[in-house]
Amino acid sequence: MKRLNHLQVVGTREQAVPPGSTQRIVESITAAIVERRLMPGTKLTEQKIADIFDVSRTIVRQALNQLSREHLVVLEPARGASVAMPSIEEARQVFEVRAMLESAMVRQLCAQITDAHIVQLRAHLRDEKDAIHRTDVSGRTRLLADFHVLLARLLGNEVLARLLADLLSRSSLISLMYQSAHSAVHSQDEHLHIVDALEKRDARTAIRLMEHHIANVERNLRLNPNSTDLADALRPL
Amino acid sequence: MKRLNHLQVVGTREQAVPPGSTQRIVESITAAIVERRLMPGTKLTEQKIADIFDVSRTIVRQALNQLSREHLVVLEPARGASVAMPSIEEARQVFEVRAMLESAMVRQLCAQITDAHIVQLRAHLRDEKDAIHRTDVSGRTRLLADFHVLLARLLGNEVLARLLADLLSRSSLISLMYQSAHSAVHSQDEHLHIVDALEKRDARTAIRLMEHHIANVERNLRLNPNSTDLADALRPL
DNA sequence: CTGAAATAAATTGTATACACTTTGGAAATC
DNA sequence: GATTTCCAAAGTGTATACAATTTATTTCAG
Repeated sequence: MKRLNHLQVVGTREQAVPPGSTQRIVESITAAIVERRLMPGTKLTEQKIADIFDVSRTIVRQALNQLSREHLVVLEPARGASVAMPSIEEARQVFEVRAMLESAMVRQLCAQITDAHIVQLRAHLRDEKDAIHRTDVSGRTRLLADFHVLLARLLGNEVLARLLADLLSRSSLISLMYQSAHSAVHSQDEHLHIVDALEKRDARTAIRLMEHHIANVERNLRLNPNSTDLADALRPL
Repeated sequence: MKRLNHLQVVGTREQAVPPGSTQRIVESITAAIVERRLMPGTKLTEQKIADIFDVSRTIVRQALNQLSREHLVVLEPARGASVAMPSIEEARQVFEVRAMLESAMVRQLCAQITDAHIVQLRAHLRDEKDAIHRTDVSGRTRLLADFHVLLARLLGNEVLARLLADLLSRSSLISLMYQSAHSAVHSQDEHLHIVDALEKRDARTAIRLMEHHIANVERNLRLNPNSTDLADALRPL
């Protein structure tokens, strides 16, 4: 597994987590997956990861357990961990749940959003645009996902925010697995229109735009079961 | 912590999980919490649990980690685990998310529910009624929660079902923590009316009933911040 | 040369050992 | 007598050891 060496590059984005070595590994691997340095299906051997981060397998196992509960890696009994390969059906279900949650979220938000919130959203849109212009791929991916989490935070619902964050990291994995053709520019533009609708407190439009946005992301996945699966299955040979 | 001894009674409901000793412990503790044998705030000492289940602390730690991700126990660094004490604010957020998810779920379901599904739901309602009549408290609690998960399953969305299952075990903890006054009979009756609306494919009514049902459960919590918190805080002294 | 069987290497699952932190209480001080 | 300091018991966090399983390699029969 030569590909695992990419993990060595991982420790770039440092966090304020001095004692939590487990959390550090979770975040490193998460970043590596979302930023496409670890491809779906890659085997994650405990000892190799332990060597890279200079900790014991105990810590690595904790991290892999947590990642499996976030559905980013799969744990097969006695066979170890590997980067998850979400099925097409699972992708469908994730986007369906997102549509349910996020349309309800936007509806609610129209009723209680403040001008200060709008300012926050505008600032976020600016960050997204900057990242896209700088062709900062990893930052771009993160910011486009954070937009949705930010909406949940503005509702003052941390439970919802956590839930959405999970669904969004799964969405990221799905997008890279099925090589989404949905451009970042397009997504960013859709975010902009959603904020416009929120600013006008136009619930009906905001909901429609959000549902279309999520449907667009899903529709642009290259999930042709015949060609894609076959190609993927043959490539390793 | 004499109360921990109640765990010895736990291993009643056996599952088909021969090699998964971790899962066995998770389910035992979950059942103990939901069935009110372990009260919120109870300290869960690793070694004591390990002795009870005759495994090493390694296994217990895995189980406690999983439970903390399900928000049934809280893990304080270097201080160990204890049964979670969800705050009133957290309760509000959980019910808000449930309302979002479940109203969308019921709407969708009206469009695609089959007669076979209705039969399944009627059978479940019968089970609920039976458990209530037999005053089977633990079975009753489980069945009333499973009703909501069953709806998700009928939608064919396992992702949604898992998410809801999590929210429902948190709801159970919240209900027992704030001593819900919402009777099981009342809940069961509301379930019945929801199924009636689903059978008629009356989306508007089904959604309204579901939202009322969830709101009722929340409204009937005894969450008077002054009296309840004080009483709880004083009882151990 | 192909394919099955046996063997060796690598990897995972669980238990145990040990260092460090917290907790409860005794001894000492004010 | 109340408060602080110190010490011992208990408990958690991480590393390591070892058994059990899987995976890779070699050997041998056909």
